[in-house]
Amino acid sequence: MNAALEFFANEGYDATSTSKIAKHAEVSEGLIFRHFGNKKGLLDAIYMQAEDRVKQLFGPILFCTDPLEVITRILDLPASLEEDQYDFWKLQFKLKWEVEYNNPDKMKPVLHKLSWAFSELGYEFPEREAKLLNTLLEALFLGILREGLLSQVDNIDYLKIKYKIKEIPVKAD
Amino acid sequence: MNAALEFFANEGYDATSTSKIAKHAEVSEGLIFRHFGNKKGLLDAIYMQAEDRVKQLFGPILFCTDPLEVITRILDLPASLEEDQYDFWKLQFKLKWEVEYNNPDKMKPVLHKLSWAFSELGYEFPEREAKLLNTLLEALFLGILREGLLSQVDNIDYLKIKYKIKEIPVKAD
DNA sequence: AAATTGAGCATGTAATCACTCACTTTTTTG
DNA sequence: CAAAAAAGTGAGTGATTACATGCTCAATTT
Repeated sequence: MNAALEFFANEGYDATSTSKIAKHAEVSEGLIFRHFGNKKGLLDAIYMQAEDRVKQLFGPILFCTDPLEVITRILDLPASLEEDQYDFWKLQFKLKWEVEYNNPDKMKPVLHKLSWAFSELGYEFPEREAKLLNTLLEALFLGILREGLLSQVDNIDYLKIKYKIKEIPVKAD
Repeated sequence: MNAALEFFANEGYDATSTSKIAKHAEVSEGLIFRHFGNKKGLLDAIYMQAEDRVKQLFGPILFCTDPLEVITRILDLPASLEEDQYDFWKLQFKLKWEVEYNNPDKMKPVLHKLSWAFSELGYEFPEREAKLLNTLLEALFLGILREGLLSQVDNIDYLKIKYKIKEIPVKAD
């Protein structure tokens, strides 16, 4: 599964042959089919980890009682991704194009929590603000996965200023 | 090229065989290789249209002299996409994962114009605001291409309110 | 009228694909 | 410890792949 993930994420599912995966994992090709039935079964097995990983990432935030901390921690998430997890998330984002693997509901609890946070903070349109930030969050993830963490630090910093998490620096840009 | 675009965008480059393209285009398979050399040549020929299309989309905005109009028109872009162009942009976004086809510089003129607009409007950090909106813009495009126009109208509307383009509605959500 | 071109075709081919199957080895368990 | 179950193997298989070859034919150009 690790070998498959690496190839699926970086070269694409269709461009990766099962023999390549087997060689890289140092097992026989037949073993893949014994365990996962077929090639798609292997992909699905990897995809299934997504739910757990999302919970692992966002879970702690759902218990925050301080609305400003919720937003801070959400904004810190993209940068907190370990590089050894990039492949996994890359694959998830690539798969989003297939209806079968695109599940916006996965973010619903986060959306709800954000909505609550903005409401607590007295925003006029908390739900709208939540959805907007959620949309933006996805773009931040994408940016980091494609172009590295550095490409998004200023966006994240600026967002923290806008949400009054960070002090406005003395000198403007 | 049209047949190829349709398949490349919806089923993926690697999942699309040249024979399939030829059949759908009602030409012989050999013709593809006469014209484009190899399969990748066909992909490149499609990709090359991107520069033109980007210019076509963003070009007029670069000549706007009213900063608020610049922002308005930028925000209206994602929704202005004709559905028959979806495939093309889908493919572009999918290709962005490959370094070879990921060219952030394409948006530079837009970024510069946005920066100017926010500066004119007296924003404290016009460049940061421009980059943030640009990042967000990509997410809006992605959302529409994957989940349809409806999935993003409220984000766009809300952005217009935030940028003081649209009146704040009487009733909050 | 001869020569050249480019669009188009049918057929062929070596390589690769996902997947199968008969088999052996390792682990679990009563 | 033996039987059963699970893990693992690797040489196949037919189908499909990108691409090559040699050809026709109508429209231009010389």
